[in-house]
Amino acid sequence: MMMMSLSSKQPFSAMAHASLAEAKYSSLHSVANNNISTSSSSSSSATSNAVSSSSSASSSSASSCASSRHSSIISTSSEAMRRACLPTPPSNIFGGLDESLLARAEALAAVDIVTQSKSHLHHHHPPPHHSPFKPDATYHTMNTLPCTSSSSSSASSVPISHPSALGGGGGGGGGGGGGPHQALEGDLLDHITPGLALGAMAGPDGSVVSTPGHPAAHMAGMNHMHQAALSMAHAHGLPPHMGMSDVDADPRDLEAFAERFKQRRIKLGVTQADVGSALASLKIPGVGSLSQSTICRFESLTLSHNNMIALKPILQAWLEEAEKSHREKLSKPELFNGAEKKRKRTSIAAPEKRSLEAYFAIQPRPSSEKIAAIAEKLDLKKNVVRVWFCNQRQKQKRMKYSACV
DNA sequence: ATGCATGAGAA
DNA sequence: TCTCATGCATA
Repeated sequence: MMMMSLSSKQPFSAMAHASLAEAKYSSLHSVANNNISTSSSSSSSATSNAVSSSSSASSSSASSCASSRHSSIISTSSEAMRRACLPTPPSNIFGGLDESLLARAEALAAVDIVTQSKSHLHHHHPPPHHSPFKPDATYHTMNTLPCTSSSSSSASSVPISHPSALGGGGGGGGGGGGGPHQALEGDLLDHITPGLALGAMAGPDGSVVSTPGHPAAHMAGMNHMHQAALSMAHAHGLPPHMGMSDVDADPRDLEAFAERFKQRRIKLGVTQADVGSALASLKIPGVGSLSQSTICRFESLTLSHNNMIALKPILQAWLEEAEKSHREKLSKPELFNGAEKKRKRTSIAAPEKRSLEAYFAIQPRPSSEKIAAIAEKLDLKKNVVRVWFCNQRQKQKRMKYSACV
């Protein structure tokens, strides 16, 4: 059918001032989602959500990190700032010698592994499945099947004309990566071993089990709020003092809001998934539904600062509506229905993961060739390795942010 | 709650 | 090709 498919989402873009963009929203939004996507029902399993722990970073004083606020304003610099914020790893070396470095990284990883295994006495293989040698088991159904997924691509694209504002921080690939790092091998090694641990955010947990049976099957990519949209987005509830030029929100406020949001949501007996799908019912221009993941990340402050700012007004609007209807005892009809399409998640085994972490510590932004080399050594698909690095970078940024907060 | 993935947009 | 927002699948 026409094109509606999915995309629906670009959330907030225009709300505030953007005159240009208006058109788009109207077309997109919620409607699209529901229809095509196969959808889902949101099931709701209250369990998981409600329980959750308090994750997030709370506490901490804001001041120290510059990174937290700059976001909207200066896109370019942001990356730099972020970096500044963190204890940057030693850096590079990879320059041209992959081999030696790779070898080192591997060696490190290997050592690590050994150590671990000894300590644990051979106790390590978490997943029932993985084979030690070939961790990579990716089979994306989606890829295989043309049908379902197709939609998102073209359709989804939003007609937005975004102004540009935030661009991405890093300035694209090159930007940040460019700088030549120097090599300190000795140092590196030292840092690496201990330093890599990323687990910062991960909590112990494990307790809750919810199986969301949710159906969701929307196609991937429906909702993105693209950067531009984001920036404008929060114009919504903004602070009295600034217009749209710079929007920044106090991390403290975000944190407080996230916490409050979570508590009130739980009180309403609504799951994160429910919140996400209910957003579409708000009919806010440009705003469609969001996933449980995103709601979860919002509550735990594990989204980027910009993203948090953009989402806040929307979630706030939902919360108000929800509490209002709750009072009235009205229920909102939110439905989706689901269909299926399954994508299989690649699972990178612990040993390979350690190696990747070691490589990452040395060079967070390996070139294509290096990625290929790493992929080959670890016997993983190149794309898997590439994506892993991308995700790792994102994770680091988030960690930095939350740390700053 | 988090890992791996997709896709738009920007370099 | 990267970043960023977001999602599906899963632990």
